[in-house]
Amino acid sequence: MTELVERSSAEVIRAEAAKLFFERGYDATSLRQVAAASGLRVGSLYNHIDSKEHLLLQIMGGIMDDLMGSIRLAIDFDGDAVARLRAALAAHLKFHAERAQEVFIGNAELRSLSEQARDVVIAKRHEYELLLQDLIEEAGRASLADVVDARLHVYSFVAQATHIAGWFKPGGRMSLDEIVEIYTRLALRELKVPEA
Amino acid sequence: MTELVERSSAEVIRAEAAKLFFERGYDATSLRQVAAASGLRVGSLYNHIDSKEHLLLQIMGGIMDDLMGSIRLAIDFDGDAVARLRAALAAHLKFHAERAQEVFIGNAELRSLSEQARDVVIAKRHEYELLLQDLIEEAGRASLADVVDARLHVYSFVAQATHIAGWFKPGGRMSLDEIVEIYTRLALRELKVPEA
DNA sequence: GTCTATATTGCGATAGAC
DNA sequence: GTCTATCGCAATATAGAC
Repeated sequence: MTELVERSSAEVIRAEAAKLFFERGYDATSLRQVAAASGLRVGSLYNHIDSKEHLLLQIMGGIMDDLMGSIRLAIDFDGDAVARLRAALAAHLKFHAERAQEVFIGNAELRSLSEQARDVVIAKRHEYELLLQDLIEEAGRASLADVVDARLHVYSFVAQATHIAGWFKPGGRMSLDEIVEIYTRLALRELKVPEA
Repeated sequence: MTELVERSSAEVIRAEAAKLFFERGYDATSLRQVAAASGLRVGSLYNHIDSKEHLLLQIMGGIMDDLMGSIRLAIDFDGDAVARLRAALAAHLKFHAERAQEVFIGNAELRSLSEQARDVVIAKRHEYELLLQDLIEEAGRASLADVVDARLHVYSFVAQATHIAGWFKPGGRMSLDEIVEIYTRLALRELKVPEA
């Protein structure tokens, strides 16, 4: 059964803007193009957004909130440190691939935000990285992982997922599940966690 | 002894433009700003560049050529596959950190190029990735490495170096050499190469 | 090579009618 | 909420004097 869900204008605008920002970049995208893609004229946009920059901030803040929620959910079970880390990595990688466009914007367009708006996004990002770092350190303390430097391990995991967001497209050489499986293995190898 | 080397206007313009493109993005940087940073007025720029886009292409093409040259040089010695891979990784990581700004531009501003200019850069990038891939496969054939998927290993190495280019600044928590050493170790762990 | 001046275009944002 | 019209500004690129 197909449900027809009415999306609010604000939702449509955010989705179309994200698509355009991904394809052409924030600065290279005009609000006239966003309006056209949303079935509106440029003047009407301002009934739904405060400014072009605020629109970008909503997109970037939203994706970080969703990412954080997705990982928190994934690790919310009883299990040892490695089991939870493995679950976090899988969710982390899957999220970055599935929502590649918004993730890419979140990384490429940080410079396009004013300093205060950028600080909001960076704070969310830092919170997320600490969550991963805790899992790594926990695995290290339990002697389940050989931690070289927790912070750099986090960076490595973030780097891999971010990179995937730049090239992943459904229907490629590998399925999403295969990619997630392989990258999770590589990540755990970096920690010298014995393969299952 | 300090040598005063006269740089050509074209060189100054490229260097200043790279700095500005890194800080603010290509689209957000005006040629007036590039001119001012180069000690010129905007009209005079056109005695040295064809167009703003061509200036970007020169920067992006140049960094790829330099990267390729640097890695070719690093692996040009007699040694087994792992020794050469290790040398390639160290050069790869060091280059990305030392020339972080241009590397960052090379990744963030691909979208800002026209399709034909983009193809030029992508071809160079592909050639570079094949070079790394060959080293990995060679190590695998020699049973010196446990290769999961050569292409994804390359992506993983590229991802790590690219990510470093986004945050590395001299004078941070770790020296460049320490960072290179750790990341090289992590990379070789992904291939299950025994640590030296 | 440098400069000033300008042509042309498109931008974000707003005003005000409906 | 939608629209049309427009303001004020800044962009790339060019022309032509020196």
